[in-house]
Amino acid sequence: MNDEIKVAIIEDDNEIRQLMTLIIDSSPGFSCGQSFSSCESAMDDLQSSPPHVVLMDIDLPGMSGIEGVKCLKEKLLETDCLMLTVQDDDESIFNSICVGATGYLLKDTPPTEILKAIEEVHKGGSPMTASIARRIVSSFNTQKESPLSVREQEILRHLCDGENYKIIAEKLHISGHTVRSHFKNIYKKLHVSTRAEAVKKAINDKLI
Amino acid sequence: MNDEIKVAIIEDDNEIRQLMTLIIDSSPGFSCGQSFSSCESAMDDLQSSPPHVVLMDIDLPGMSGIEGVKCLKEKLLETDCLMLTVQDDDESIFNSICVGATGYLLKDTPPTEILKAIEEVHKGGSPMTASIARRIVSSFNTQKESPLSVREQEILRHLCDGENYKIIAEKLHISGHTVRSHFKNIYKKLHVSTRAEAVKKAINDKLI
DNA sequence: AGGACAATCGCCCGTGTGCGGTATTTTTAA
DNA sequence: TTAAAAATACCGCACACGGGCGATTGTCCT
Repeated sequence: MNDEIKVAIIEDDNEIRQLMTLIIDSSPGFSCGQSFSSCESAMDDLQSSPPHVVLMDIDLPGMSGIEGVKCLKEKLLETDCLMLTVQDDDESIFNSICVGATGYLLKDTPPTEILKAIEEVHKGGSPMTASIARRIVSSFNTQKESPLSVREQEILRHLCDGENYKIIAEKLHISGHTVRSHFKNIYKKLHVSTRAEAVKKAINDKLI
Repeated sequence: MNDEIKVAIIEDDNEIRQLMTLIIDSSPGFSCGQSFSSCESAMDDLQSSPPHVVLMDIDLPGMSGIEGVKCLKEKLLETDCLMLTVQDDDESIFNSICVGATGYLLKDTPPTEILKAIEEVHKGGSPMTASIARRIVSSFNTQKESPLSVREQEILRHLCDGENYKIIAEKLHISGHTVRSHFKNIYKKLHVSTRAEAVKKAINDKLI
């Protein structure tokens, strides 16, 4: 059987693309059968012969690498996309992983590290640089103290479940009037005026 | 000056705790000045003498490691918390990073890897095992096609902003009745019956 | 040619909701 | 200890909302 990891590369810089192709092909366990200078030119080929891993640049002529990943993942669920780019802004990073990229490397990564990353992504990991990992992890950290009291947060949780005054009142063993009062205070504190806005704010600010 | 990384460990298993303390202390560049068998017993000490990195178990007597991280980060913003645990369920992982953990290792990680992780977390990274990295990255991936039509998604976005029928109708140049029809269809497709639930579902399922 | 679905518009009905107040008790903080 | 905030409770009003049911015009797929 063939254990080689089939890699494809999409990169508009001829030098880099050819160099990476060479490095991959000359490394045991890897083969780079497909290389393209744009997403548009890659789509058909990749779909008819899916690689295991796609190395994707972001700044490309025509369709961006991020759009490219999005298109690709709609067709090839099994193929892992590993971004390899100079862009290290939050927007590029988060957009990439949101559309389905499973790893994110910067172009200053040494070739041996890139090969290791290809292997890792193929084994089910998500290789990325240390600072990018930190930024992703930090995006989960929501250690902001809520402006709401404990009771109000409790009410808010029920509010988010779409329960009406009566139901909430019954569940919390208080009167509907009280629930309404809490709602008013919550609205004031969150600077909103409807349930929908309150839910949105609650979820986005991770108050629940 | 002293470049040593000051490490603290909170771990209820005496053997593991002593072993890790020994390993850390005997490694150049590291020192383990503080070790505790519970979060409660650690808090005062850690606050009066903050370490650079805390190795935190999750399954502890009394306060869990996750609660421990939460408490700790409220006081010590600068201290990095690195989870070291047997728990590899999604809930433990995501709760940990949500309360402020910056790394997540499993207990079968070899000691040399743990030391490397301590170093990495101290340098601003977020070390974790490959499969955990993948799970975190995957949680961003929202490549599910919406059951809603384009128009309905547009309506939904306005719905999430808490706009009422009239406002939405005006903005989209359609009648309020039409907006209501769309609402009904959206509710049916999302299996909800109120705006609040619709907003919640929309955000959680990243339909907007 | 026919079915499925999207987008548009319409009506009735009951009630949940938001907004304006006021007020008491308990808990927390200064 | 005293003031502030939180939690509790109540009233009335206008209308926005959700449920039910129906209709017309397109498009798309088969």
